[in-house]
Amino acid sequence: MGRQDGSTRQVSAVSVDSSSATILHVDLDAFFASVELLDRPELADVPVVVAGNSARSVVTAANYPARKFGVRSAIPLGQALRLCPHAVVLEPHFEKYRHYSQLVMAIFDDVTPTVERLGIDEAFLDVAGARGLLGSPAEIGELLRRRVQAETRLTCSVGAAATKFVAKLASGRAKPDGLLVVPLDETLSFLHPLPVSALWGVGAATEDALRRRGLKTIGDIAATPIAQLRRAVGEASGLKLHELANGIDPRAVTPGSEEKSVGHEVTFETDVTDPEVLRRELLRQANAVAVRLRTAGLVARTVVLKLRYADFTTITRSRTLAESTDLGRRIFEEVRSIYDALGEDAPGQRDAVRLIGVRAEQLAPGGGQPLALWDADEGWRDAEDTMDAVSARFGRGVLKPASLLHQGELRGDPRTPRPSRPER
DNA sequence: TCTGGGGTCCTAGGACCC
DNA sequence: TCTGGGGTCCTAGGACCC
Repeated sequence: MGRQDGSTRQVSAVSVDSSSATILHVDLDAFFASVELLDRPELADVPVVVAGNSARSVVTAANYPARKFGVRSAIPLGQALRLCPHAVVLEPHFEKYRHYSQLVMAIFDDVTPTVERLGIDEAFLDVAGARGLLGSPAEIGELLRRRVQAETRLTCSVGAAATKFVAKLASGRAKPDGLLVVPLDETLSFLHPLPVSALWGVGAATEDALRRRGLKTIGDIAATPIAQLRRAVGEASGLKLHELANGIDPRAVTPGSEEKSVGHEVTFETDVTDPEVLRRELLRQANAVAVRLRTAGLVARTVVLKLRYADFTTITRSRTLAESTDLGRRIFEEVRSIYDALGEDAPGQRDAVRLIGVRAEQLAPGGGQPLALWDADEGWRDAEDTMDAVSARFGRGVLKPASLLHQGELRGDPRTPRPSRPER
């Protein structure tokens, strides 16, 4: 989602020589809010905020009329409503967003095989190889924008440049509903006046550290010796910042990449002190993580417990297993034992938990073949622990590979075919 | 009406090995 | 026998991004 306001001008760039700008960054405009507005066109010119309805919700997305009031993603909903009391608040529908994301990504895939997704609503495209067939990068960018609009009624913005980083900045500058080309020989004049916060990897903390040393613009960074930057922000970031500020960004557009971790976490509406409630939530999350591992055909070797207390201090405790697992029962055992052992090094903080989460790391392909269980009441479901499930249901159980269940291939009663039960 | 949920990457210290 | 240095794994925390 774009974080810029709506005041930037649209740029007609097809007249510019874009032959050197073969990397496109495409970013849907105010994505979640725009999808919601497809069903509520009467709200198009009204401030709209997408947020959950919990007291602790934050803004997930805001349309451009709402941004004029200073409403931004990730601010607390209460704060958003103080800034803009008449904003309409809509609840998110992530299934719909995934659907529209797939439609848009399919358009990208249609134009070039070299598409790198960035979350749900952005992608990089390397169009160097598509130039002969489809025209200049700027023409391809306009083609993409036309197709996205025609096929989804959503608008997007496109940046074209010689590198990923500059292409991403360019799409941000083009928002909303625009296209901006930064030819190779204009890269530095484009970059150098921008604030350091525009650099990838510079958030509030790094911006502070740089500002304290008098570094305010990307041009300032470009002119600072690497050793000095490293002292300010660390070994790796120092080098990275210096390169980006000088227009150097050798990263290629790489389609697909393996997941490194899988996790779930939840912030309670009110802080929880009852250990039983926490254990139940851990069990639920451990199972959810395990189902995702099995669906992806992965096993995990490290499990992480995350806790955030009422005062917002956050701790993580991890354990590396002797043998990788994709079983919820095993993950639960481990996080529960970590949780039970916590008292010793965090005395007095055991009460009032605000957030609890489970994550699985050190993922590798593999895993056994877990089974799906036919349950007379619930239909096909994941048989987490096959032996227990079978013995508990002996005589009634019907087993199939659970991968079929996860892929949605199992339907109905295996003995007396009938429509599957309605989803709850 | 204080601060979501999904992630990635980096740093730093200690253990351990050579 | 008072003490090096490189490499890797593990753990905890934090910054950052969408």
